[in-house]
Amino acid sequence: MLVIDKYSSKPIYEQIIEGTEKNILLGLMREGDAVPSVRELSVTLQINPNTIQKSYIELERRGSICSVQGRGSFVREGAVEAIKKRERQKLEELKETARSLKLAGVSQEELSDAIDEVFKEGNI
Amino acid sequence: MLVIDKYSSKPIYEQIIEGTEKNILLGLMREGDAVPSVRELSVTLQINPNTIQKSYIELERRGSICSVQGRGSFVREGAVEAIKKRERQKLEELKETARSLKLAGVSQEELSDAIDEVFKEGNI
DNA sequence: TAAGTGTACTACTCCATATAGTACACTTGA
DNA sequence: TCAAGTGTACTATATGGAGTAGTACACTTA
Repeated sequence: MLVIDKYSSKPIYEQIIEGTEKNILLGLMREGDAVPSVRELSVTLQINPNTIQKSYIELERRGSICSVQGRGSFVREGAVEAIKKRERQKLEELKETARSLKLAGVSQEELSDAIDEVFKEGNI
Repeated sequence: MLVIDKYSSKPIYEQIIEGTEKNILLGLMREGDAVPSVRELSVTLQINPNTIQKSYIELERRGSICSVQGRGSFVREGAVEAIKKRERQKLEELKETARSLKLAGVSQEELSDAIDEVFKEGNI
Protein backbone atom coordinates (compact mmCIF):
# COMPACT_ATOMS: atom_id res chain seq x y z
CA MET A 1 0.00 0.00 0.00
CA LEU A 2 2.62 2.54 1.07
CA VAL A 3 5.64 3.13 -1.11
CA ILE A 4 8.75 4.39 0.66
CA ASP A 5 11.93 5.67 -0.95
CA LYS A 6 14.68 5.14 1.59
CA TYR A 7 17.06 7.27 -0.45
CA SER A 8 14.78 10.26 -0.81
CA SER A 9 15.83 13.52 0.82
CA LYS A 10 12.37 13.53 2.37
CA PRO A 11 12.52 11.78 5.76
CA ILE A 12 10.92 8.35 5.92
CA TYR A 13 8.54 9.34 8.70
CA GLU A 14 7.23 12.20 6.56
CA GLN A 15 6.72 9.87 3.61
CA ILE A 16 4.68 7.58 5.84
CA ILE A 17 2.56 10.48 7.08
CA GLU A 18 1.91 11.87 3.61
CA GLY A 19 1.35 8.46 2.08
CA THR A 20 -1.16 7.48 4.75
CA GLU A 21 -3.10 10.73 4.41
CA LYS A 22 -3.09 10.39 0.64
CA ASN A 23 -4.55 6.90 0.94
CA ILE A 24 -7.25 8.22 3.24
CA LEU A 25 -8.13 10.98 0.78
CA LEU A 26 -8.18 8.46 -2.07
CA GLY A 27 -10.65 6.33 -0.10
CA LEU A 28 -8.25 3.39 0.04
CA MET A 29 -8.64 3.56 3.79
CA ARG A 30 -11.96 4.66 5.25
CA GLU A 31 -12.76 6.27 8.54
CA GLY A 32 -12.86 3.61 11.22
CA ASP A 33 -10.62 1.25 9.31
CA ALA A 34 -7.61 -0.18 11.12
CA VAL A 35 -4.23 0.99 9.91
CA PRO A 36 -1.34 -1.48 9.98
CA SER A 37 0.15 -1.96 13.43
CA VAL A 38 3.50 -0.38 14.18
CA ARG A 39 5.21 -3.76 14.22
CA GLU A 40 3.46 -5.05 11.11
CA LEU A 41 4.31 -1.98 9.05
CA SER A 42 7.91 -2.07 10.24
CA VAL A 43 8.20 -5.60 8.88
CA THR A 44 6.37 -4.82 5.62
CA LEU A 45 8.38 -1.71 4.84
CA GLN A 46 11.62 -2.97 6.39
CA ILE A 47 11.80 0.12 8.56
CA ASN A 48 12.57 0.50 12.25
CA PRO A 49 9.46 0.42 14.47
CA ASN A 50 10.51 3.68 16.14
CA THR A 51 10.27 5.46 12.80
CA ILE A 52 6.77 4.11 12.22
CA GLN A 53 5.76 5.10 15.73
CA LYS A 54 7.01 8.62 15.16
CA SER A 55 4.79 8.86 12.07
CA TYR A 56 1.75 7.54 13.93
CA ILE A 57 2.25 9.99 16.80
CA GLU A 58 2.21 12.85 14.30
CA LEU A 59 -0.78 11.41 12.43
CA GLU A 60 -2.64 11.23 15.73
CA ARG A 61 -1.64 14.78 16.62
CA ARG A 62 -3.09 15.90 13.29
CA GLY A 63 -6.36 14.10 13.92
CA SER A 64 -5.92 11.66 11.05
CA ILE A 65 -5.74 8.47 13.09
CA CYS A 66 -6.35 7.48 16.67
CA SER A 67 -4.36 4.89 18.57
CA VAL A 68 -5.77 2.70 21.31
CA GLN A 69 -3.45 0.83 23.60
CA GLY A 70 -3.76 -2.90 23.17
CA ARG A 71 -6.13 -2.61 20.20
CA GLY A 72 -4.39 -0.78 17.42
CA SER A 73 -4.61 2.38 15.37
CA PHE A 74 -7.57 3.45 13.27
CA VAL A 75 -8.50 6.08 10.74
CA ARG A 76 -10.24 8.68 12.83
CA GLU A 77 -13.80 9.83 12.21
CA GLY A 78 -13.58 13.20 10.52
CA ALA A 79 -10.10 12.43 9.22
CA VAL A 80 -10.95 13.23 5.61
CA GLU A 81 -12.17 16.72 6.45
CA ALA A 82 -9.24 17.34 8.78
CA ILE A 83 -6.75 16.33 6.10
CA LYS A 84 -8.49 18.37 3.42
CA LYS A 85 -8.42 21.42 5.64
CA ARG A 86 -4.73 20.96 6.36
CA GLU A 87 -3.89 20.36 2.72
CA ARG A 88 -5.46 23.65 1.72
CA GLN A 89 -2.48 25.35 3.32
CA LYS A 90 -0.48 24.21 0.31
CA LEU A 91 -2.26 26.93 -1.64
CA GLU A 92 0.27 29.42 -0.30
CA GLU A 93 3.10 27.11 -1.29
CA LEU A 94 1.69 26.98 -4.81
CA LYS A 95 1.47 30.74 -5.00
CA GLU A 96 5.06 31.10 -3.86
CA THR A 97 6.20 28.74 -6.61
CA ALA A 98 4.05 30.66 -9.10
CA ARG A 99 5.80 33.89 -8.07
CA SER A 100 9.20 32.37 -8.79
CA LEU A 101 8.03 31.14 -12.17
CA LYS A 102 6.53 34.51 -13.00
CA LEU A 103 9.89 36.11 -12.20
CA ALA A 104 11.58 33.58 -14.47
CA GLY A 105 9.44 34.80 -17.33
CA VAL A 106 6.87 32.01 -17.41
CA SER A 107 3.55 33.36 -18.68
CA GLN A 108 0.26 33.18 -16.85
CA GLU A 109 -1.14 31.16 -19.72
CA GLU A 110 1.60 28.59 -19.35
CA LEU A 111 0.84 28.19 -15.66
CA SER A 112 -2.88 27.90 -16.31
CA ASP A 113 -2.16 25.22 -18.88
CA ALA A 114 -0.16 23.30 -16.29
CA ILE A 115 -3.11 23.44 -13.90
CA ASP A 116 -5.38 22.30 -16.74
CA GLU A 117 -3.18 19.30 -17.34
CA VAL A 118 -3.34 18.26 -13.71
CA PHE A 119 -7.11 18.41 -13.69
CA LYS A 120 -7.31 16.33 -16.84
CA GLU A 121 -5.22 13.58 -15.24
CA GLY A 122 -6.95 10.66 -13.59
CA ASN A 123 -6.33 10.36 -9.88
CA ILE A 124 -3.10 8.44 -9.51
CA MET B 1 20.32 43.48 -0.11
CA LEU B 2 20.05 39.84 0.93
CA VAL B 3 17.73 38.92 3.73
CA ILE B 4 18.60 35.77 5.65
CA ASP B 5 16.46 34.00 8.21
CA LYS B 6 18.84 32.11 10.47
CA TYR B 7 15.97 30.22 12.03
CA SER B 8 14.40 29.04 8.80
CA SER B 9 14.34 25.32 8.11
CA LYS B 10 15.86 26.22 4.74
CA PRO B 11 19.67 26.11 5.01
CA ILE B 12 21.43 29.46 5.01
CA TYR B 13 23.55 28.61 2.01
CA GLU B 14 20.41 27.86 -0.01
CA GLN B 15 18.85 31.15 1.04
CA ILE B 16 21.96 32.95 -0.20
CA ILE B 17 21.85 31.10 -3.52
CA GLU B 18 18.16 31.77 -4.08
CA GLY B 19 18.34 35.36 -2.88
CA THR B 20 21.28 36.15 -5.16
CA GLU B 21 19.59 34.62 -8.19
CA LYS B 22 16.38 36.44 -7.39
CA ASN B 23 18.28 39.75 -7.26
CA ILE B 24 19.84 38.98 -10.62
CA LEU B 25 16.43 38.22 -12.14
CA LEU B 26 15.03 41.42 -10.64
CA GLY B 27 17.84 43.39 -12.26
CA LEU B 28 19.19 44.56 -8.91
CA MET B 29 22.49 43.06 -9.98
CA ARG B 30 23.43 43.09 -13.63
CA GLU B 31 25.66 40.80 -15.60
CA GLY B 32 29.26 41.83 -15.03
CA ASP B 33 28.53 43.46 -11.68
CA ALA B 34 30.66 42.46 -8.73
CA VAL B 35 28.91 40.50 -6.02
CA PRO B 36 29.97 41.09 -2.41
CA SER B 37 33.19 39.33 -1.47
CA VAL B 38 33.04 36.26 0.72
CA ARG B 39 34.52 38.12 3.66
CA GLU B 40 32.39 41.23 3.18
CA LEU B 41 29.15 39.27 2.97
CA SER B 42 30.11 37.20 5.99
CA VAL B 43 30.46 40.41 8.00
CA THR B 44 27.27 42.00 6.62
CA LEU B 45 25.10 38.94 7.19
CA GLN B 46 26.90 37.80 10.36
CA ILE B 47 27.46 34.41 8.83
CA ASN B 48 30.57 32.24 8.73
CA PRO B 49 32.70 32.77 5.60
CA ASN B 50 32.64 29.05 4.88
CA THR B 51 28.88 29.15 4.49
CA ILE B 52 29.13 32.05 2.03
CA GLN B 53 31.84 30.27 0.11
CA LYS B 54 29.69 27.17 -0.14
CA SER B 55 26.93 29.28 -1.70
CA TYR B 56 29.31 30.91 -4.18
CA ILE B 57 30.74 27.58 -5.27
CA GLU B 58 27.23 26.40 -6.09
CA LEU B 59 26.35 29.68 -7.82
CA GLU B 60 29.45 29.29 -9.97
CA ARG B 61 28.60 25.67 -10.74
CA ARG B 62 25.19 26.84 -11.93
CA GLY B 63 26.70 29.48 -14.16
CA SER B 64 25.19 32.39 -12.24
CA ILE B 65 28.44 33.98 -11.10
CA CYS B 66 32.12 33.55 -11.84
CA SER B 67 34.90 33.91 -9.28
CA VAL B 68 38.38 35.16 -10.10
CA GLN B 69 41.16 34.60 -7.63
CA GLY B 70 42.48 37.84 -6.23
CA ARG B 71 39.82 39.94 -7.94
CA GLY B 72 36.44 38.87 -6.70
CA SER B 73 33.19 37.32 -7.89
CA PHE B 74 30.95 38.69 -10.61
CA VAL B 75 27.54 38.09 -12.11
CA ARG B 76 28.31 35.98 -15.13
CA GLU B 77 27.38 36.95 -18.68
CA GLY B 78 24.33 34.91 -19.61
CA ALA B 79 23.38 34.46 -15.97
CA VAL B 80 19.83 35.71 -16.44
CA GLU B 81 19.07 33.17 -19.15
CA ALA B 82 20.76 30.39 -17.20
CA ILE B 83 18.72 31.17 -14.10
CA LYS B 84 15.47 31.44 -16.04
CA LYS B 85 16.08 28.09 -17.65
CA ARG B 86 16.80 26.49 -14.30
CA GLU B 87 13.79 28.10 -12.65
CA ARG B 88 11.45 26.63 -15.24
CA GLN B 89 12.04 23.28 -13.58
CA LYS B 90 9.82 24.50 -10.78
CA LEU B 91 6.90 23.96 -13.12
CA GLU B 92 6.91 20.29 -12.15
CA GLU B 93 6.98 21.25 -8.49
CA LEU B 94 3.94 23.45 -9.05
CA LYS B 95 2.08 20.66 -10.78
CA GLU B 96 2.84 18.30 -7.92
CA THR B 97 1.41 20.78 -5.42
CA ALA B 98 -1.60 21.26 -7.67
CA ARG B 99 -2.18 17.50 -7.65
CA SER B 100 -2.24 17.46 -3.85
CA LEU B 101 -4.67 20.36 -3.78
CA LYS B 102 -6.89 18.72 -6.36
CA LEU B 103 -7.00 15.60 -4.17
CA ALA B 104 -7.93 17.79 -1.22
CA GLY B 105 -10.99 18.98 -3.10
CA VAL B 106 -9.72 22.37 -4.23
CA SER B 107 -11.37 23.32 -7.52
CA GLN B 108 -9.55 24.18 -10.71
CA GLU B 109 -11.16 27.59 -10.60
CA GLU B 110 -9.75 28.26 -7.17
CA LEU B 111 -6.26 27.38 -8.33
CA SER B 112 -6.60 29.55 -11.43
CA ASP B 113 -7.70 32.40 -9.21
CA ALA B 114 -4.58 31.96 -7.09
CA ILE B 115 -2.43 32.19 -10.23
CA ASP B 116 -4.38 35.27 -11.26
CA GLU B 117 -3.63 36.92 -7.95
CA VAL B 118 0.08 36.31 -8.30
CA PHE B 119 0.13 37.88 -11.75
CA LYS B 120 -1.74 40.89 -10.50
CA GLU B 121 0.87 41.47 -7.78
CA GLY B 122 3.70 43.89 -8.41
CA ASN B 123 7.15 42.31 -8.42
CA ILE B 124 8.28 42.24 -4.83
C1' DT C 1 54.23 46.32 -0.40
C1' DA C 2 50.00 46.06 2.05
C1' DA C 3 45.29 45.15 1.74
C1' DG C 4 41.78 42.60 -0.16
C1' DT C 5 40.43 38.72 -2.85
C1' DG C 6 39.31 33.57 -3.90
C1' DT C 7 40.49 28.99 -2.47
C1' DA C 8 41.45 25.02 0.33
C1' DC C 9 42.07 22.74 4.11
C1' DT C 10 41.23 20.50 9.15
C1' DA C 11 38.66 20.15 13.26
C1' DC C 12 34.78 20.73 15.84
C1' DT C 13 29.79 21.36 17.39
C1' DC C 14 24.92 20.79 16.84
C1' DC C 15 20.79 18.71 15.39
C1' DA C 16 17.56 15.78 12.72
C1' DT C 17 17.03 11.28 11.27
C1' DA C 18 17.17 6.61 11.84
C1' DT C 19 18.43 2.31 14.05
C1' DA C 20 18.75 -1.12 17.97
C1' DG C 21 17.07 -3.06 21.94
C1' DT C 22 14.28 -3.43 26.01
C1' DA C 23 10.33 -3.04 28.91
C1' DC C 24 5.54 -2.42 30.40
C1' DA C 25 0.42 -2.02 30.20
C1' DC C 26 -3.39 -3.13 27.65
C1' DT C 27 -6.84 -5.91 24.62
C1' DT C 28 -8.36 -9.83 22.33
C1' DG C 29 -9.37 -14.46 21.02
C1' DA C 30 -8.53 -19.27 21.58
C1' DT D 1 -6.77 -18.01 31.89
C1' DC D 2 -3.11 -16.97 28.93
C1' DA D 3 -0.50 -16.25 24.92
C1' DA D 4 -0.20 -13.26 21.16
C1' DG D 5 -0.56 -8.91 19.46
C1' DT D 6 -1.09 -4.10 20.39
C1' DG D 7 0.41 0.87 21.74
C1' DT D 8 3.76 3.29 24.47
C1' DA D 9 7.99 4.77 26.53
C1' DC D 10 12.39 4.62 27.38
C1' DT D 11 17.95 4.58 26.60
C1' DA D 12 21.76 4.25 23.62
C1' DT D 13 24.04 4.63 19.32
C1' DA D 14 25.23 5.90 14.47
C1' DT D 15 25.07 8.84 10.57
C1' DG D 16 25.01 12.92 7.76
C1' DG D 17 23.94 17.79 6.83
C1' DA D 18 24.67 22.31 8.36
C1' DG D 19 27.28 25.55 10.41
C1' DT D 20 31.26 27.44 13.05
C1' DA D 21 36.28 28.30 13.98
C1' DG D 22 40.71 28.88 12.52
C1' DT D 23 44.55 28.72 9.43
C1' DA D 24 47.09 29.00 5.23
C1' DC D 25 48.30 30.10 0.45
C1' DA D 26 48.17 32.28 -4.16
C1' DC D 27 46.57 35.99 -6.59
C1' DT D 28 45.30 41.02 -7.92
C1' DT D 29 45.25 45.78 -7.26
C1' DA D 30 46.02 50.38 -5.58
